[in-house]
Amino acid sequence: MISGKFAITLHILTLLSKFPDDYLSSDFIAGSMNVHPVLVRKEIANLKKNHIVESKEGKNGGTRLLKSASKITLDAIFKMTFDTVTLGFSKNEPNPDCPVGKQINKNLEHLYDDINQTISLQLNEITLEDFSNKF
Amino acid sequence: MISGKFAITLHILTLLSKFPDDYLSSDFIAGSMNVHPVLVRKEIANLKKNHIVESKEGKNGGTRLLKSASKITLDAIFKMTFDTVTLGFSKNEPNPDCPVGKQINKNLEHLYDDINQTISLQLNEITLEDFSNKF
DNA sequence: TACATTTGCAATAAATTTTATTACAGTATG
DNA sequence: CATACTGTAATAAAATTTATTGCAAATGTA
Repeated sequence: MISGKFAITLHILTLLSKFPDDYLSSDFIAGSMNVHPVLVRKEIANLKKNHIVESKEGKNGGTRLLKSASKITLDAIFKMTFDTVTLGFSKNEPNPDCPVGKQINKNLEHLYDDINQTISLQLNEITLEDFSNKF
Repeated sequence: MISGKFAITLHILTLLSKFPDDYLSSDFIAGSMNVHPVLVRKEIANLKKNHIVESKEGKNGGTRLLKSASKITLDAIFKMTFDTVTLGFSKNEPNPDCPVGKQINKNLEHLYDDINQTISLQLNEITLEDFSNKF
């Protein structure tokens, strides 16, 4: 199921890209998106794990980009949020005695894999800089 | 947010395509997917609205395809389930005083529109028959 | 050094969304 | 006319996402 992780992460990064030299606090970022600062810090933790941003603790602390916005693709962000586009699965174990039930999830998975690959190709052509320039 | 509508609908249609001459009951279909019959009937109601299937009430009733599986594309099914692929929006009204907050949803929407168009093109090439033949 | 500000993180609560269940009226079949 | 279905609405339960609270640790500044 798709949560707001991608959107939140992209919002964070867009803000950071607008102030590449400043450390922005999670409170400031959360204020722009009207979301809880703890949620912002959670996504930032994920960005740090991926070496996209760095943060500084303590007074006047915050977070800033580690990489140039022109070097970060939306596909990379997509992959970092661990979101995978699916159109849903049979979540209850389907009936293994039914030829369709037995294989439905495997076949859906193949279909969604193909879709994800296409999306990745598309998102790979768009950099954070491109996106940020729309603002 | 993406629910299981597409997957459920595709499962229903795959089953129907396997028995094109029979009326399958919602109980039978629900049994294959291990899901509640009422949920199946809800999705079937949607399929009927779109003239993809017809049902017969009463004893020995059920549902069957109205169109050949080779004439139904996965894109049509995708569109019928009203699912749109998104990677999430800022669901709380973002801060209108922030240049990023003010425009983020509009820009995400454009991005997702593009993605959906690509997915549609891809799903348009696959028929229910193609999908069904994998089983 | 003491204080204010900020991150980091875990635990819990609230809200939202999805799915299941219940109930019952209506319809065809044998 | 009894049985086996669909159709639909209302409610409940489950799952997921988002918000909140609480506090430790770090850091700049007076």
